Amino acid sequence: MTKNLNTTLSTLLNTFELINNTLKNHAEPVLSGYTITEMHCIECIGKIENPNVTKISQSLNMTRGGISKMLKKLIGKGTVITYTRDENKKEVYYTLTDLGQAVFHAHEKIHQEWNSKDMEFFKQFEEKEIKFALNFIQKYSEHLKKAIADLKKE
Amino acid sequence: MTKNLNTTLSTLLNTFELINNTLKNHAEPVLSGYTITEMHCIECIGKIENPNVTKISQSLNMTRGGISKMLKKLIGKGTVITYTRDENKKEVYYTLTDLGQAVFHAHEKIHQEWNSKDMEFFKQFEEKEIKFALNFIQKYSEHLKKAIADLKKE
DNA sequence: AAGATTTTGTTGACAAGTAAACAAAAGCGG
DNA sequence: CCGCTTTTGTTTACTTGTCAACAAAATCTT
Repeated sequence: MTKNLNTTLSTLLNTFELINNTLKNHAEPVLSGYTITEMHCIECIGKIENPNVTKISQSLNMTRGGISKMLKKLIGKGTVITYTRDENKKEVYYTLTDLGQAVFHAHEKIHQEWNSKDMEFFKQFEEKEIKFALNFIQKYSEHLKKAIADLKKE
Repeated sequence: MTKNLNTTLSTLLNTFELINNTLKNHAEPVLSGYTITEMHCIECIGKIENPNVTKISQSLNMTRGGISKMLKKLIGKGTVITYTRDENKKEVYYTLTDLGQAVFHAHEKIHQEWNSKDMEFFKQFEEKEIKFALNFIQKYSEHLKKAIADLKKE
């Protein structure tokens, strides 16, 4: 029983990995021209307040160097532009251009489509069941995060 | 409610991504010298019958080219060796050396440690609940795989 | 058996991201 | 205010893995 549980969880993990890889390599079909990471970056800039390289890198779990390079490309594509604030002459902030906004919303739309596909799937369960699953997954997620944090300490 | 569900699932997905990245970059702490992908490859060779580049690449969702290069490295490290069979002069098969076997078992051990950590976590739930979660996650995993397959077709 | 097609493994050019070193600016303690 | 430390962003060298082209072997068709 417990063995089955681990197998199942590992199946799910593999599925997620497959999804990540698929999205990473095939890019968003609707929004060709942007990689999945660039999309995440655009999403980040659209949602975070005064986003800079450091904040974005933390949010996407990437290095500052990696973000720095990506943003350079996005500037080249005309998706984002930089701005500064008088309070700080060192930090560089980013904001979406009109094109960036368009990409952002197109991405949101894709998200919603995925969500509605998921909703279709969830219909087979009762409200109470979904509530339980929600709680279970949330807790398991926290458990994993703790385990990973412990791993990093070692 | 449904909104919460999607948020929760996306949290889980992010956690898995975090785990993958963490493992990929920090490698297995116990088995330094091998990346997580190399470990998967070793695991694969230890479990599959007559493993060759093609089979391994399918199992790890990677390209043949990538596997080919990785195996070259593993040969260099003395972890695996090749063999052929009279039936087929084209295919090249791989097997673990004694060192490879040692790495394989060390990895298995790490797996078990993770599992026992998980078991500790699962104790808070009842048998019936776990059974339901098992079924839910399994079904959701299948649902996602289908969605990804559809995406690839487009 | 011979020719055409597919499968298999390898390679080179490329893309994405890391780690580490660095300069400039900001923050802090006396 | 001045020196020391930290933060921030960039760049360089490197690693990992993809894609696409290729040769050799295997398989299929007739």
